[in-house]
Amino acid sequence: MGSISFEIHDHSVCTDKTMQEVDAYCETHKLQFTPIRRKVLTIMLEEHRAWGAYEILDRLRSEGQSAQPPVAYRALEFLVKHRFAHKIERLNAFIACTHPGQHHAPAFLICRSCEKVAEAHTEPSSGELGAAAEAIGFHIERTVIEAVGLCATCRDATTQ
Amino acid sequence: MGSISFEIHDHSVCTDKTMQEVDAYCETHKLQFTPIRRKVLTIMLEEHRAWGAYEILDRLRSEGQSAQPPVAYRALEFLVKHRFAHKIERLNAFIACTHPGQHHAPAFLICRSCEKVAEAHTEPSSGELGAAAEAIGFHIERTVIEAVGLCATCRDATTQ
DNA sequence: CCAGGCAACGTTATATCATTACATGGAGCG
DNA sequence: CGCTCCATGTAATGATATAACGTTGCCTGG
Ligand SMILES: [Zn+2]
Ligand SMILES: [Zn+2]
Ligand SMILES: [Zn+2]
Ligand SMILES: [Zn+2]
Repeated sequence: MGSISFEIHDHSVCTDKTMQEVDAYCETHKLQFTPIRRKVLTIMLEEHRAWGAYEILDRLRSEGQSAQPPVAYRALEFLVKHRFAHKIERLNAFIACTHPGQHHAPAFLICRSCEKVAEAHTEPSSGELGAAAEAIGFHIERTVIEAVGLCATCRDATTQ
Repeated sequence: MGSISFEIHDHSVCTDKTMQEVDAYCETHKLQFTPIRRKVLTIMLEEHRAWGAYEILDRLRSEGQSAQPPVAYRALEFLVKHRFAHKIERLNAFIACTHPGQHHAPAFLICRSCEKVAEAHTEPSSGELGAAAEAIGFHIERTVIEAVGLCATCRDATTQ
């Protein structure tokens, strides 16, 4: 559960833990966690929110990295493919995964006010969507589950 | 439930029923169901699939309608706003609603082979997403629930 | 050593999706 | 009529994403 995303917390723990897990996963699976890929993930780990590809690109540039669009998109493709990051379809943007390497079906809670995003997990075959699919023999391969709304903090702020 | 989307059926019934319901809804709610809006919905009703804005635009042009991008996007904005159509975020494309006017939270089953799309309904507050939201006091305003996979017909075709 | 294969990266150009901004026109109304 | 409102026409631009092709660096079989 990603409730931590909306709360004040020691975020360096999130960052360090993720990088360690990704490092270990790449070691185990013989994946090349190259400097560019590492840099992109590091940028995305700065905050629990979704990052546009061109926003990442700007960051790469500002850090001296040569950066045409494919540079960012290729790094993101790698990160998404191996589940170190996810694409938020609603936002056309990308977010670092909070459970890197684990094969999972993520669901997201997106606060439209503070823009923070929490990652939860689902069991695609269960629930209403799974039931609807089963009823008609539809085979689910990938799910997009995203909720937009207000986090507790932002809701409290607006109702006062 | 939208299982009918993947089956052979008398599709003129879908089209006629939808147009009647939209007509009635607009009458009741004093909405202007203008020729362009009607034309766009008619195009989308041709098939149970998602249509790109520029695809609709091309169709409008081929039918003699002047058509710059805002023409299509404005009609789509109207249709989506009043729940006569939905946007499929995964595809950056739009689909005619099968329950026009009813206030509902749609979910979609998208066949990656035949590209047909079925619309099901969910109760956002229920299920895993609703539980995750409730657990952290997140207030859901809108949900994006989409599944990509293979419909029964396409799956049967590939396993033979 | 060195040729060949391969994966990542550099770079240009282009494709695809969406919006801003401003002008025009017609319906309703005092 | 003069006004407002809403829909539409149109040009320009912005935002997101990919195609295509060349280069580099590493590994490996010969
Ligand atoms: Zn954190
Ligand atoms: Zn918030
Ligand atoms: Zn039909
Ligand atoms: Zn199919």
